[in-house]
Amino acid sequence: MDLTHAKSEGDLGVLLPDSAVNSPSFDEGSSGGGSVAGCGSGSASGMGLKKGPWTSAEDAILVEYVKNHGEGNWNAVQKNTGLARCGKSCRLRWANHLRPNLKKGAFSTEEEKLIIELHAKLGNKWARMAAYLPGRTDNEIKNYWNTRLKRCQRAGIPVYPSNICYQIPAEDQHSLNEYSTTKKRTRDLLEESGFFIPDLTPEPYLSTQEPLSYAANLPDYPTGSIVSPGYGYCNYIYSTSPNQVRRLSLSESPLSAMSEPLNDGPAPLELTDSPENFHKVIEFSSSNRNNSYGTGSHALLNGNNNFSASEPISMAPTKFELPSLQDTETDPITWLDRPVGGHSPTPPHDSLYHSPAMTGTSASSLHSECNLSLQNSGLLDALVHEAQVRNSGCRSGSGLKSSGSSWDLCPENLDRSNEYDSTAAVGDGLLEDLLASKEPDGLDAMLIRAPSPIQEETSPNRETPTQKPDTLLGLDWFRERTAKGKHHSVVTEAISMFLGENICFQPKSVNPSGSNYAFGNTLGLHTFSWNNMAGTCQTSDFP
DNA sequence: AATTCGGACAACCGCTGCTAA
DNA sequence: CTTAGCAGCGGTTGTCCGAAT
Repeated sequence: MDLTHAKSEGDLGVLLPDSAVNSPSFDEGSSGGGSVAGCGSGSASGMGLKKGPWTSAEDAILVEYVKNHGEGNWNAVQKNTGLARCGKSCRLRWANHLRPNLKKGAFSTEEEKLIIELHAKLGNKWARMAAYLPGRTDNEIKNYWNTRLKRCQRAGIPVYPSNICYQIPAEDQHSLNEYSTTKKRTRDLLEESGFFIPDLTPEPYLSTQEPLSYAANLPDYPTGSIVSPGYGYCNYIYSTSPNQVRRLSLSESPLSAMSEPLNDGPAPLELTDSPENFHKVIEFSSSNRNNSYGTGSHALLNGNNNFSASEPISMAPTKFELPSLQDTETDPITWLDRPVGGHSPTPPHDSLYHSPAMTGTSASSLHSECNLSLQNSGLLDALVHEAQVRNSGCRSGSGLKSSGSSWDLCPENLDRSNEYDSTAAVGDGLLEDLLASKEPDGLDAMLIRAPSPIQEETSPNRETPTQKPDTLLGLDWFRERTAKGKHHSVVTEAISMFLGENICFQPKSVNPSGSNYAFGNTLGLHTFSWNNMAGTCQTSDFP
């Protein structure tokens, strides 16, 4: 139980503050700016507080205190018990090691799967993930994930199997349900906060049949993962973490995001801001198709890409309105509970976050949103969409599983919102039907009716490249060239390089109905299951 | 046997959000 | 409304240990 290092275990002399002060592990407050163990800056109680591993005696003191006073008010621990630990440290120790019902030991296979599932859904929201794993702490999960990440990086494989989300075993579903009822649902929290949480692809998440496309479901988009060697193309390109949404919602103008990079990061698509780099991405993607690993991870950046998931994505796509599928705050279980067509009663604060299927919006406002959205969102949505549209005619039954939600913002299409409500409808076959219809223009008609500004000012001919959503891209690189009067074919050309011709679409059905439209497939990335996910979840499989 | 390397784990640190004064 | 304190979260670092070389 007590995981304190043996070295510390024997060091009971530090139990009492007096002796503890003499311990070399004490923070004298002289280094690191005087803040003790990250505890309250300038706190008087921080003087002479101990750092480092906890001893069993310290644990006993803390346990006794919590037993008598309950959790919380951690700063009072030091005052009341003389324990030379700051409240922060006490809380951490309690939460991670001392509180009852903690499950120790290695993660079970089911837990591992669940973690991956949850990470795919929630990103680096360790605490949230921990809520779904009884007896596990956020720290444990975080450590596990980081270790796994490193392992995958070393092995040159993606951290996600493309279909993990629809392979959650029944017991995990039960677990999810169980926990979702014990906590205030994050969805509710978000909605109360004014976030619109679209009802998107609930089924795929837990269904054993429907794939969940990371393309639109994954929360944080790691810029680096676009080109992270060895991890395949990151096939989800949206940024919808709550923080990001908040940040985005503060943007003054939707267009501002297009004209300048958000935050301090690189310019939008900086990593692929040239045809050469686009091509590299494709090569990278293509090369990774062959190893049966579909996708990269938005978490990969946590590794060696100097990316912090907590940082807002610097790419213009932060303006993506993809609300949703990723819906990072949504309790996965609630997806199952929510009927198709259910909508948040709370109006969104920012139309940018509107779901395409939002109801209760006037046609005019929808149209406005449509234009707005098309103007300002979906840089990569557009890319993806472009690829999907391009390939819709030749590969019925592939692509467009989940990312449609961000595109179909046009009134004409919204008219169908009742049936096409959210991407749940996608999973129900609407898009499949469209694709199966083999109407060359089916997707175009459905998804991109509303002209982008550039479209309007150029040719109305749908057959021209200018009609493509690439006009939404907003890449500096694109802008430069378009501003210089170059034809939009340049843009399309880049898209071709990015998504295009050298990708061989190979629809690969996973579910019996053959409707695996995961975005990975859209990009020609193979689907693979846990069974063929070599070593990504089983340590023993790794070299 | 010694060294190296990677995994696992624990803890620290900085930041953010909430809340009460 | 402002501000300080607190709790919590996520990123990072440090340490230990076992396996491999």
